[in-house]
Amino acid sequence: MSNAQAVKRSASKAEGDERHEAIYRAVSDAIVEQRLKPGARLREDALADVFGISRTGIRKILQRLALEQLVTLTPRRGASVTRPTADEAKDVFDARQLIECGLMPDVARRMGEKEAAELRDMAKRERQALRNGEQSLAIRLSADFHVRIAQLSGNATLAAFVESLCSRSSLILAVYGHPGHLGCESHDHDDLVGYLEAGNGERASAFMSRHLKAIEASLSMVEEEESAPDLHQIFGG
Amino acid sequence: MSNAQAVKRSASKAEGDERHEAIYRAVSDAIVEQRLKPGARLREDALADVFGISRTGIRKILQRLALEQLVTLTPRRGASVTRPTADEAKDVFDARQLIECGLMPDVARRMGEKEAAELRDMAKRERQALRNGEQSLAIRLSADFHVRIAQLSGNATLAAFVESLCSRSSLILAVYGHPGHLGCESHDHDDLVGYLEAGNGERASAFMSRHLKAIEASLSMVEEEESAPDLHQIFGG
DNA sequence: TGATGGCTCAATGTATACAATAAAACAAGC
DNA sequence: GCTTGTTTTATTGTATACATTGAGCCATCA
Repeated sequence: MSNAQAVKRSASKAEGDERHEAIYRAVSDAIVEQRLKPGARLREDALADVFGISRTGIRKILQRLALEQLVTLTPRRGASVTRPTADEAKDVFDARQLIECGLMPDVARRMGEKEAAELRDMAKRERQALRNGEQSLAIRLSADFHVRIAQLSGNATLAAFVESLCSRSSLILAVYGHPGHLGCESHDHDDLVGYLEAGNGERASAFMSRHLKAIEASLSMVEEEESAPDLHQIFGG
Repeated sequence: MSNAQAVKRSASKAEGDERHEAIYRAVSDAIVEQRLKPGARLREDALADVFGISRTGIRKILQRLALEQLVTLTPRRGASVTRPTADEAKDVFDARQLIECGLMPDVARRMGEKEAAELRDMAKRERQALRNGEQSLAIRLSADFHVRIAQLSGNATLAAFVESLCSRSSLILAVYGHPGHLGCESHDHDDLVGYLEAGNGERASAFMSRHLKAIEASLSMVEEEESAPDLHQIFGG
């Protein structure tokens, strides 16, 4: 069942680089799909065991994930899946507003039939996943949809930013989202493709803005305070 | 003269983390200030010698720089300072247009006397550096100015993006810029602070747009083809 | 019974040793 | 004399061993 086995097997012939890349994506996907929940500890030994490489390679991967803010590296304490704060959540969604909406005119200009069909297919698979209760898959397809659109802008740098922001958004949804309630059968993504295919960048931008605002508004932004130590912080500070 | 010595000395008492951070900044600064030119090879042994730590730490730092696109990591060939392509240059400046201009309204709203004074001081030091012929210092101060403004927006995520983009811009200027001709005594930065302090986000945004366009327009976008192998590529492709 | 002190253990930080590979130097042949 | 094949060397890739440190546990004492 675990795809770690698949990675391990295919690694025997693959070059080291692809192996590392595969492991990186396995961990990254597990985080984005919320199979690894925020706060989960990622021990180097354990990961090294699971994937069949030494801690050296694992550390490299953890550092990369840390730079993308998907895992938090606490000195001498190791790695854990990042638990985004409310402030970070706001930053991420504000950044998505600015970048993704700003990209819409470019995307609309470069959108062709083939691209529109690909996007519609992604949106369709996302809806199917939601209907089938495959939440992990739906989360990942939703993120992929946004990333793919950003890539169609032709700006690889901004697309990479969007990819990072979408990954972090999944984490945010895991912490602050209502379980089961995400996007929920909405046809937002289909509508968006329509505006883009019509070459209407302005309208697509406005729609994307509403779309992102709707997602953000569906979150319940209550920072769960830590279990006990508030007294220490109050008097210590 | 070399600040590597300073890093090495101060490291004896500092904790490992700060040491690594200092080394990272030393290398990063050297790249941004164009003391390490695009294409320069960065051998692990050599860096390990210079900074007095083992290759393990150096590799960590190089990987971080690679994710920021400041160095390029070629498998089995090692690290070298990234030589941006013309396409990448366009992406970077387009991204700066979108993000930095989009940030202006927020910055204008949050700008106070203290912040304005700080920015004016940075702009002043930049002009002085230019007048004194201290090109390296001027480049770095100019990048710092843009980064500081982005930080004033209050969005740490977008500020980090801008920081990365500004570093890459320095690299782009090193490759495609006319030597000696950068910003050149212009008072753009001072003017920008004026608009921001007046709370005029719209005007600041338009001005930033022109400012960035001017920088980009000053570049000569000629991709120097590689020394010999064009024949092979022509017939091989 | 609860808290504090020391002790043990587990997990990370760092360096180094070894293996693999690509570049370079050199030699041989056309 | 230039090209091509081989050997050598230099440099990176990987794993592992050792040092360091934070956390959990237990015993002791109030």
